[in-house]
Amino acid sequence: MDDCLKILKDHKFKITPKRKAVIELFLTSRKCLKPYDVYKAVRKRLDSLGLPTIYRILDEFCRIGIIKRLQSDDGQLVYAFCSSQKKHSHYFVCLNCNKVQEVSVCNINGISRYIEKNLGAKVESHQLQLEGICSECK
Amino acid sequence: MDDCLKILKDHKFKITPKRKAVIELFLTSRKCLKPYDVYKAVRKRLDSLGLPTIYRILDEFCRIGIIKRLQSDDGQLVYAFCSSQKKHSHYFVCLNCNKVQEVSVCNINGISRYIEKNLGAKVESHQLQLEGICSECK
DNA sequence: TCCATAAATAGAAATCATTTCTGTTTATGG
DNA sequence: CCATAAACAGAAATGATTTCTATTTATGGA
Ligand SMILES: [Mn+2]
Ligand SMILES: [Mn+2]
Ligand SMILES: [Zn+2]
Ligand SMILES: [Zn+2]
Repeated sequence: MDDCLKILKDHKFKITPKRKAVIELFLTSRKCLKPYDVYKAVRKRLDSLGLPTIYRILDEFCRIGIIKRLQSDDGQLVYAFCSSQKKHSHYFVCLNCNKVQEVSVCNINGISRYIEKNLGAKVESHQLQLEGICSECK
Repeated sequence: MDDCLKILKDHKFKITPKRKAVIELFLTSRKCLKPYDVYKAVRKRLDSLGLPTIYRILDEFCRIGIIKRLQSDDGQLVYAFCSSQKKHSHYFVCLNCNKVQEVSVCNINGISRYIEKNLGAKVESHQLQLEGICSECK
């Protein structure tokens, strides 16, 4: 939590109850959440809350690297907590419970080299999302 | 083209001018396209065309593996031609011209093994999207 | 070749996620 | 404290996507 608040301060964002509640939610749930999921969960804890606020906060958090936007099958916005701000990211998403786990190893260099050699292109970033069933759901 | 028509037949879909035009477009452009892009392009060749038809065709083609849905930065639906129907896919998308090139090599097994060993999870599929600048745009 | 029939389609309308706008409230540095 | 810009709620607008319905069309079998 303190790490996240530091990121906010570093980017001159104010520490507000809404922002803290959103961080808290991502820290505790560790799942990928849609804006409305976040809205429903955060609204319980606060007296008033607007959905546009959630959209704005999620977008801000995404820009400063507190959360990360994931791929979703239905095209809706989906976010998950993200501990590192890299040009690349690997997530494992449980198809059953939606839990998201970050994967630190990266062996994409081989593929990148292949592309740069065979397609003559310059690879600047990549995103890998793996899906399956997590240990608890098995 | 014939390959695609065969896929349609195999799935008991009728061969219609709209469907052929959409296939034609993906085969010739080789780019990732949004539904409205497809609509604009196909409408030129045909006397009448509804946007819902495009959405439906894109969804159908996606289900039977003629095209593939990609990640898009703005959350809109984006599709690209797809020659193989695998549980996994690797695309290289040019950030400048939007051209999409399929990448055949796969070294994700290492990451999958890592996940299965360290997270105790079962990996069922993955999607890797690499972005950069293609040879022509460099 | 012709027909019956289910599939495909156009166009209008509805839906719904997301964004914009505006007036009010709030966090924070000084 | 206070001034001030940032953050916010709530209403409204937007725009992508989906649904609905009446009409057209592709196609397997006569
Ligand atoms: Mn990587
Ligand atoms: Mn692979
Ligand atoms: Zn799970
Ligand atoms: Zn290019």
